[in-house]
Amino acid sequence: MLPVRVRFAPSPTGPFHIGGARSALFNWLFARHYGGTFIVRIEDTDLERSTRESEENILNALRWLGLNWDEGIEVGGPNGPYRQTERLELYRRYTDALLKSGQAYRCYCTEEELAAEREEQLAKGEMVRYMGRCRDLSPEQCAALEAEGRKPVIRFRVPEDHVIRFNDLVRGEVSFDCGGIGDFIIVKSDGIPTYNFAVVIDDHTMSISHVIRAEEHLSNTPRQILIYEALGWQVPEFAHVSLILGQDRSKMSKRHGATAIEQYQAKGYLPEALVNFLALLGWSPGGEEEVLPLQQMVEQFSLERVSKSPAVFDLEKLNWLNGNYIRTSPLERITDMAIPFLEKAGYISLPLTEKKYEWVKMLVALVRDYLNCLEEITEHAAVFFDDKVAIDEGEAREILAGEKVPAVLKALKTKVTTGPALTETGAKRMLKEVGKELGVKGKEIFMPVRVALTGHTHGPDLNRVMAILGQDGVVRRLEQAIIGREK
RNA sequence: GGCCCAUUGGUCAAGCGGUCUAAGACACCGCCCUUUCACGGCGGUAACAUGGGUUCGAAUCCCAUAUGGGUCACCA
Repeated sequence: MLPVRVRFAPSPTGPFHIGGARSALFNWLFARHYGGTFIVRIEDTDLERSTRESEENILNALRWLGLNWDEGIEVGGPNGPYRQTERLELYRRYTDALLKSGQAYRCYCTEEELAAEREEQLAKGEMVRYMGRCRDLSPEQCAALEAEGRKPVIRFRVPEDHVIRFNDLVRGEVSFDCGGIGDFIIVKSDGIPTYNFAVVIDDHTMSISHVIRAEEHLSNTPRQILIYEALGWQVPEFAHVSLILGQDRSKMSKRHGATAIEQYQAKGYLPEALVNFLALLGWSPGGEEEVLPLQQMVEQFSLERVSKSPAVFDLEKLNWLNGNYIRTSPLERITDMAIPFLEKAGYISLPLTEKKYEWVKMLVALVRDYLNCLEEITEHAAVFFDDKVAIDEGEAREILAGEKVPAVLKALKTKVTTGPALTETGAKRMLKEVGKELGVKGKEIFMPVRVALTGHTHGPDLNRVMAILGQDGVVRRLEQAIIGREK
């Protein structure tokens, strides 16, 4: 078997999409599984829409996800440059060769003429394709057209009566009839090659062994194979991965919600959770365990286990996975990730003192069970940053209106005021003593205290809540509740 | 519309002719844990698109139909 060389070749025309990330991931997993090479190349032949900014975004997202590449843009390698607009000279060579051999020709049709042809075909229900008007122009005709000021495009002469077959590594045997493919453009009138042409030259000159990409490229494959054949090159293996769909089962796009990787990053999703989720979308591990560290995915990955049918993006499952990683990752890491969100909410200001950091860590440890993503920490932490407690409507107010409540709160306030700095065990002890002294049992003491301190009837462990609030915080909130009662 | 691809529970999916009275995960429901909630544990509801073949036997193979998707650019 040839050495495995795969590539991810995004066009830098917008934010880095979920679908692109999955393609990159599958290529990466494939390369790592077989000890091959993972290459990143930039396909920026669309001069209008390509920007360096989105190229940067994509590369950053790739790095954030942990998908490092061995060769390509920024890291270099023997087959560079890795940006298509920097390889124009190379494409020109092959264009000339095809022109010389008659496998390509110049076409002078205007966009208007092409559009008219297209509409006619569409109206007749035929396959839309170029009918070959300029196929057999003589040099004299070309010169005349050019004298008119028409700038030609270069089209590939598609052989008639030819069927392209290939064995797709995920879809199996696929075939296309060339009769349905018109002579397609390989070089635009501005001299820039089109995707279908450049991709073949790049993949070949970079010795790509397997082209793993999204299914939307399936119908481009016969065109590309035609070019490989015309140039006498060996055709690589293809693997077309099915698309990611939105809830309505159409190709996932912005209207389905967050589709850019950086949006998930900004909401506080962990890269490994996203990677794990993306891997599960269209691929299934052999065993029953679905929460998999990267290394295990590398070991288990194979194209044979990649699904042929499209997958609906399920945010609930991503949330579950991410929550899972939030709960099981080292506390310090989660704390560090949570800090920017707390800062942005105005709850803390940086830099943190050692003591304050430890305090934030306690807080994070307390609320992380509740989180789908780090962004949500602000809503769960809010109650610790404002001594003016807003009491929930309904049940919470009823609880606070209980007959024994003032006595309980006052007794606790006294205990906390006179006691040492609050700790989890200290709080627990005080609560117990208050209960004993007043002859009040369980719920009647815990619930009013919880409501007085947090405003809610539900929430994390009360002892730890008290420890985090600290002596002052607890006292202020108890006072406030007592005053509220007396009014 | 032409061409291409797909079709197992609400979602992701295992299954590659008998071991399928069809796994697992998310979601949902119930129970347990917890003087709350969440986490966690245990259990439950829920699926082979339809119709024809092939075969002793089909979720698995073939053909239609239906449904969904992709693609038909001087975009990639």
